[in-house]
Amino acid sequence: MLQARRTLGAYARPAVAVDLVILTLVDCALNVLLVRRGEPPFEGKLALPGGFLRVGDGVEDQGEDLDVAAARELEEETGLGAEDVLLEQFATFGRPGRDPRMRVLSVAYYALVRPELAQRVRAGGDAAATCWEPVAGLSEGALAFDHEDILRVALERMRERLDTSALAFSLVPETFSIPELRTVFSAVKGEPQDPGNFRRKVARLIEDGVLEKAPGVRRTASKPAALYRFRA
Amino acid sequence: MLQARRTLGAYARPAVAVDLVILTLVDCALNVLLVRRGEPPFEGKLALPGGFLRVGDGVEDQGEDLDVAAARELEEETGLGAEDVLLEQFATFGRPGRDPRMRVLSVAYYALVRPELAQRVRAGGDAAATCWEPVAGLSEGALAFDHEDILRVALERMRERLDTSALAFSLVPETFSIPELRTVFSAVKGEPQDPGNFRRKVARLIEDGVLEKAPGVRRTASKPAALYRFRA
DNA sequence: CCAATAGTGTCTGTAAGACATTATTCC
DNA sequence: GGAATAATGTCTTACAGACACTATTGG
Repeated sequence: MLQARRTLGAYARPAVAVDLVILTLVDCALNVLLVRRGEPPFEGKLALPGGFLRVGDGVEDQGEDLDVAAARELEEETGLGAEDVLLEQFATFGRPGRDPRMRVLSVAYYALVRPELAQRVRAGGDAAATCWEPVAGLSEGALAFDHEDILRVALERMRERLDTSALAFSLVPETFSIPELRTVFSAVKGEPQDPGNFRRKVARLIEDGVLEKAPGVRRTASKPAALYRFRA
Repeated sequence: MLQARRTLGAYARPAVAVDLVILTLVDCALNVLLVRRGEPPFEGKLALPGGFLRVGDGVEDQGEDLDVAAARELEEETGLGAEDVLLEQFATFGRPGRDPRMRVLSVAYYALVRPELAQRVRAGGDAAATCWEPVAGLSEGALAFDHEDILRVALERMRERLDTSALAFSLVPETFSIPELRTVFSAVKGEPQDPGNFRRKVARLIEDGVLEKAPGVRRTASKPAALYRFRA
């Protein structure tokens, strides 16, 4: 109590960043948006996009919300608005020494981008150093700071939530075929999904009204597939 | 990039607190450890225990890790060490205005305390204003700041993880009966669990080697129950 | 003995996994 | 026609929920 009063302004404060694990599907593989660092520390290494939280100067203006900061960073890096992208906070990283310059906390979000929007990203990004990289192809030590940890935890959380949330529908086009949705599950879980069994699972979602049929078909190299849409 | 350099020291930083949702089982009901505030803001209201993260002054000393801060707060409030308690970060709260004095981010942890340890808490706590309160009995607006949100999110996360993690074993004694474990599930899920079906679920854990039989029995008002122990 | 509850057994519906089969398109 | 794959069907096993029943203790 008393300690709280002393602490109020006296103690040092950490810098707080918001970092994004922006994911999409490219050729049936999970890709993450990375930025090539142009300055120390970790100059030349790849890093997750992110930036510092804007904090106001006083009582009247306390600055921006965490979710707003995440949406702002997303827009700056990709040109995409939060209405098109699933953006969810999943953990906060604060190990001392994770940034050699100073104490930095990173509030981490994952952002799931539909494949058709992902193509536009390069144009929208402010940095020419921005690129999509396959998650599976990242070698140990390729990322700056503790960003490998952040990426790993993001994927763990997504795997936990894949079957119990609407997360997967944010990685397919607005209208999608069942095989397309299956590639999302295969990519996130890291193992192929049986076509027949997966279809049955989705069929239950349709019966329950979670999905509905959409007009048109998806043309591929073989038999076209019917399209569906996520409801509400 | 350039912006990052400018941000490095120039922008205002938020204060960062670590708040704890410390839970235990009292009479088959989930209870949370709360502190009566003795000063504004929210004077007289109940609040989650917590404190500010210790941040070093420079590059050499960057201060304590988030998990260490959580463990330190736990020890200060309860006298319990982190080795006896399941302590997990679950979310970070940072809405502007959540603390009227200044911008404060709260990194939130839940801490699950075995019932037999919970009894010792009053002695260990540094504040006489510390008390266990039944979660279900908390009326709207009883908690300070946004601590009702924090508590709600903690319970949501725990419900998600109850069936897929070892979380429940941290809310029973080291050796426990199946009915005792059942009360944990009932309390967290908020609905009674069928004794027969629950027993079958636990029987599978025993077959799989997750649990093992422990010596002795738990004596109650009726037929005594066999005891089990969590392995590894 | 009686109340209470630990512990067992049964039945049903649902879902997952493995896998075979048919149907429809592109080339 | 043939390759590819969408779409359907079958069989088995596992698990959840509802519920009846038996066993063993304290009072």
